[in-house]
Amino acid sequence: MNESIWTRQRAAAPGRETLSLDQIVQTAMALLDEEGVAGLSMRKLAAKLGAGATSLYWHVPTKNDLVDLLIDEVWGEIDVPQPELAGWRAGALLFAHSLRSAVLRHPWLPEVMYTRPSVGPKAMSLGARGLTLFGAAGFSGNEGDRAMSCVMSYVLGTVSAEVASREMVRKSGQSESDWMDQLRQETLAVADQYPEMQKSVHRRLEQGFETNLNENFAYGLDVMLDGLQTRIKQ
Amino acid sequence: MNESIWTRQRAAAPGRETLSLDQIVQTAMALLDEEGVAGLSMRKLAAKLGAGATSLYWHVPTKNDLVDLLIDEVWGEIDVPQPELAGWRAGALLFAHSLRSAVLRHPWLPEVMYTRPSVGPKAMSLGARGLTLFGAAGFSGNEGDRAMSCVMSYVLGTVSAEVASREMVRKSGQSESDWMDQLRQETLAVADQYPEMQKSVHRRLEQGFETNLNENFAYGLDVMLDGLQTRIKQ
DNA sequence: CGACAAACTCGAACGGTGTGCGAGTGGCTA
DNA sequence: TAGCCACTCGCACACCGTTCGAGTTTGTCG
Repeated sequence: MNESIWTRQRAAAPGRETLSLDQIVQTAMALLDEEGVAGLSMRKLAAKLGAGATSLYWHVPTKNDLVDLLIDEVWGEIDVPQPELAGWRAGALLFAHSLRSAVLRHPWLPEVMYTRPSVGPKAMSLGARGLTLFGAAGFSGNEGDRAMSCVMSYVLGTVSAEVASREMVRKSGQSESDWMDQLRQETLAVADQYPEMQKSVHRRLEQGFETNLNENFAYGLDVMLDGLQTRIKQ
Repeated sequence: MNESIWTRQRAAAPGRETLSLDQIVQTAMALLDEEGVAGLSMRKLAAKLGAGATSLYWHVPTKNDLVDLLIDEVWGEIDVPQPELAGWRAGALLFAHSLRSAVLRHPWLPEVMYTRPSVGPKAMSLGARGLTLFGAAGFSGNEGDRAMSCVMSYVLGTVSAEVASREMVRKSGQSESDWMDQLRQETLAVADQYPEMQKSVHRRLEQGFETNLNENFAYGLDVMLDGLQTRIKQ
């Protein structure tokens, strides 16, 4: 197996001032957070660093590898409380909310997450801390893997959809309420033969954008944790 | 509001044989299923249709709109049983499995799904049928929306990750077991300070690729449905 | 029949993309 | 002073989505 992005190390920089991988990752993160996936190009990134585009390729083999680094960076932002500090359920709740807010901070994640494997060191650390938490709750071995992975899948699934709808209104350049008015009309135009959907859209609009997203997330999370609770063997 | 992809209709074709939207959608779907998102370009698609690249633009305003059409097509493939035929739980199970296998048939979905809003007619129909199912189970109004959406989020989250790992091995060109051997080594190289993760990876490898994915999916789905069951008001 | 509009097709071109190549440059060590 | 290594970067290639405007076929109306 060749050196991978995770293990490779370039020799220490000499006296001269040069680009560094850290610097590249940090700037790319900023660019991505501001402009989204479409806004990250090697040329733009290099320009923001005051460098030539192809200079980046000395530090990073490929744009995809750079993205892998950025994804791993996000995994590093996520809290998993130690089980002694909160109960397992409070811990899982905290973990889930931390995961959600990390994704909301980096809304480009869902777009790339499912394209690349997550085997970086920070993903590993996250996994280990998660397994410890669920392990302490009584999920051991396979059960621990499954318990953690179903919570993560739920959170990532929900928040990916959440990000999509948030990005929708952001890109429209309208206010939330203007955009929701427009959505209502568009939906009704398509869904006029589905009264169920009309009512559903109407309900969501009545509740308010933010409230609906929050409660939606909390509801499913609670459901999942309830389901897990009954599976704990004392 | 302008005519959208969903509502626009071009006048009927004259006697001459021409490209049709149906034909385009169908061919694009095949291309996407075979080669993934990266393999779908307007030029390639046109070539496969024996047409000039820019001819497509008479039928479709933009590549993004074409993708919207394709996504909606997938939503149309999903079964939601009528509640009278199975109980709600069997119905939800069937719905979830149907959703999973549709995504597995179209593994490019997760990559694009979260980029575009899903407001096409087939998405609407799916939503309506889902709400009927969960409605019959006793989830009405807001509860129905939430119940359905948390099941969908779980399924899409899980299966998106599943697709990512399946694509990984497919692209590596190795057999599943060869690839898993390699994964083990890579993981261990990164995770040597996380014994929890080492054991977890080891467990997953022991179980076999397919089995692990299936059981993982089933486990979380069962957890979620258990949690929902306790919320049904009689 | 001829004229005209509508329904399509499509080649050329624009401004972008990721990246390979090979020449160049600065600093350290011997 | 010579030479090597770390690093930068302009050029070029093969793609991409999309615009433009000119071209061709068809049906319709006078």
